Formats: sequence, structure tokens, C-alpha cells
Amino acid sequence: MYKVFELCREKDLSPYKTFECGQCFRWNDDGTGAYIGVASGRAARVFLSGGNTMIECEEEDLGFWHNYLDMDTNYTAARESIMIGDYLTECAEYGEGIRILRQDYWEALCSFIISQCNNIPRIKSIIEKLCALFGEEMETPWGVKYTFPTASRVALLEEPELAPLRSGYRAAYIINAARAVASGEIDLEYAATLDGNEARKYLKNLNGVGDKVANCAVLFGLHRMNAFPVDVWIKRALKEHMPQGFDASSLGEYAGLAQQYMFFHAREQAAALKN
DNA sequence: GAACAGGCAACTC
DNA sequence: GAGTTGCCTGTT
Repeated sequence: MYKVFELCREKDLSPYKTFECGQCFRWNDDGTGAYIGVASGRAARVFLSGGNTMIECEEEDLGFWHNYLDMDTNYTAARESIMIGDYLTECAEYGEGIRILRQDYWEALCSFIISQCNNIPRIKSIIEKLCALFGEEMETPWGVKYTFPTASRVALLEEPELAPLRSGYRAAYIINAARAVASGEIDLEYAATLDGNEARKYLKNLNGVGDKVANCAVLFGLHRMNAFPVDVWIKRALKEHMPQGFDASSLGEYAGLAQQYMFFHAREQAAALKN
């Protein structure tokens, strides 16, 4: 039984900012500014109403979504902790309402393996095909959706079976990672007990996982908020705003949140210039 | 049609 | 250890 529940004020969770800041690929605007997504075999719709952020979901899943949306973390305090200097303060103010989701470990790892050298629409398209082909079908109030296939499921596939995804050279990485995770050779539950830096090194044992992908999996999957993925957007932003050099560890335990604010800020500025 | 896109790995010096 | 190159594919 799907019902609507009030989550918080918009400033504590902006659906647009949270779902469009690059951390996730399975939440989509339904055309009205409401976001529909699937995670861990559950579906939900997150939207604004009268300055509040609302969620429509199964009543028994409310606890799951509460955790997924990281509602127990105090983002006001976290945000203030990384407001160091004019630039970061501007990014943090601009990004108010972003929350770092607690995504499934395997889904985050696999998604960011796919993300390498790819743009967002294409990443989303590859992931949706992966789910439609190998995930499980779900009936939702918003139509048929598919779960993200488990590592065990993907581990059974052979590379040619991934050809319809058009994921190119990443297909081998996906299957290799799935097999390592399914066999326990790479234990994501164990990785989740490590600190961010150790977890990043551990995941880099996987072929096709370097610093960037590992850091994304650590931040967005394992929820180690001090992980600081550096992609081309962050590289550009650092070059422009921190020409004297920059050490992410100086930002402390919420460095990864600062990264998301910087990323969102850079992307939105670029989009504004285009229009 | 070449260059590039939210990297990685293997190779060179 | 810093720099270069190939890798699949889709878009510009």
C-alpha cells in the first residue's frame, strides 16, 4: 500500500539537487519535478509540496528510505564544517539540500565502473538496460520497473550477453567485478568496515577500478563521507579556485560532501552559461 | 571524420 | 613518478 509521507523541509533534502548531483543514476524526473527511483527492490517517488519534501512509498519501506536518504545525519552541521574560505562556502550554500545517499554497495560499485569515460545520459541508459535484462521485474504505481541485478546474477553471465548494453570495454570489468563480489574474493561488507582510504585501496584490487571509481564506490556506496573523488569537473574547479594547491583531507570527515557541493556548483554554472 | 566524454592499465622513459 | 596510448561507443 503506497502512501505519502512528509520527510523534512526542502532545505534539508532537495530532490533536484540530491538526485541530479551525479551520485546516482536510477532516479528520474517524471516531468513534474518529482523523482521516481528504485533501490534495493523498492520503489518511491520523492517530491516537493508547500516547501516540504515528501515521499510516496510502501509504508513498511519508510524505514528503509529514511536510511537510504541518510535522514539521521545532521547536514546543517556537516555543511558548516566544510565552509572553509569563500569558494567552498559559496558551493556549500549553493548545494544546500544535497544529501549523500546510502546506496547499495554493489550497485554503486558497478554503476561507477560503468561511468568511466562516459556521460550521464549514456551511463543511465547502460544501467537501465542492465536492469531490464537481468534485474527482476517490479510492479509499481508508476509502471513496471526493474531491480538492479545482484552480483551473483551478473557473475553467471558471459561477456557477449552484455553486448546489448553497449558498454564497450567496461563489460569485462563488470563481469569480473561481479564474480569477485559473488565469490567473496572482494567482500563489500568487509570493505564497509574499513576507513575510507583503506576501502579505496581494497577496491582498487579489481580490474578497471582506479582511484576515481573506487572513491565513488566508497563515498556513494560505503558512505565513507571523507572520500573525495576527483574527476575532470573537480580537477577544473580546483585548478580555478584553489591554484595554490589543495588537500582534501584538510576538510575532515565530510570532505566528500564538499566534493558533491563543488561538483554540483561546477555543473550548474556550466549549464547556466550554455543557456 | 576527428576529438572527446564524470578512467584505467600497461607501457615508456 | 610523470607522461603517453589504446580501449568501446555515442555525440558533436
